[in-house]
Amino acid sequence: MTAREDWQELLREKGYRLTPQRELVLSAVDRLGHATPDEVLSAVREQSSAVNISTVYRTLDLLEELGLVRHTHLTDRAPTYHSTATPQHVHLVCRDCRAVIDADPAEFDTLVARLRKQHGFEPDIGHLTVFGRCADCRPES
Amino acid sequence: MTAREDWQELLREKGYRLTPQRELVLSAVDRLGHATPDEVLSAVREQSSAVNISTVYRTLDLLEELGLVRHTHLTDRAPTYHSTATPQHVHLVCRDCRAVIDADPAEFDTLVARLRKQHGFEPDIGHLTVFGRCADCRPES
DNA sequence: CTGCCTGCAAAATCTTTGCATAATT
DNA sequence: AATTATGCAAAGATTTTGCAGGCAG
Repeated sequence: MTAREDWQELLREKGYRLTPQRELVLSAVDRLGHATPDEVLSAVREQSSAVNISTVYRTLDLLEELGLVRHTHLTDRAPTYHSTATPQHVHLVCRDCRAVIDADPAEFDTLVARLRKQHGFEPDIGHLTVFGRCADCRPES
Repeated sequence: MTAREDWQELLREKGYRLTPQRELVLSAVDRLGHATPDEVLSAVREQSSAVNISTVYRTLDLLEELGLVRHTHLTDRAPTYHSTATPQHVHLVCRDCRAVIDADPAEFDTLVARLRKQHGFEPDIGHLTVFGRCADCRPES
């Protein structure tokens, strides 16, 4: 998917305009990896202090609609956004230490096939977050 | 786990008190299947109109701590609580029609084994929600 | 009785919206 | 010049907290 390269063109095709805010938000998400709207705002403000939080929200929505970013829920509160330029990955979140491990979607292939067959359900693995306990926090077995 | 049968005893063991509000909230969650705090409040109020929303929040937290209910995120906003008395199941949520399909955790055994081996991660399948597209909403294949 | 619980109201978060102004095309 | 996008402030929605009185144990 090359949407990333010509995203500016994609914007215009849909009748949207290219603004500094939109560039800043997208690059902040790229840079941060995983970030809440609030964290994106902070990052953006390091480069341009006058950007408003509501613009960040509106822009994240827009970028998501265009398929340039995605969001998942790594904590109970606050969605976290990440770029679709980085390879798709599943988030494994440790309930204790809050660590986030990125897993290869290929590890979920068997599951995907099964859910498809069993329920006719087409899972969106890119959006998936699995909660649990990481190696460090597991009760020593 | 028979925690469910003697949950009242469990409460006391931990030094908590048995109140009508707590009974009402627990039975509402049992009855509703999946419900947001707000929906739980409505259900509870059908039986006792004076219960307050903050009590519902506090009670759901407590019941979750005791392992009598659990919550997941079926939508972007609002957690939904469900009883642990019903058999564990994974939620498959359709992004289009919002339908919720309950899947058997056994379907995830292979995945669990793999995550354990690959990442030392112990997934909490009971908390899992998989987003995607249900049979009805999939582009006709 | 003692101290946990609850209801109430206010505060705290997080997100969305209306509107006038600024900026893109 | 025509419109979309932004900043600002206020409104919404959801959840949490402080407190005084009520109730379980």
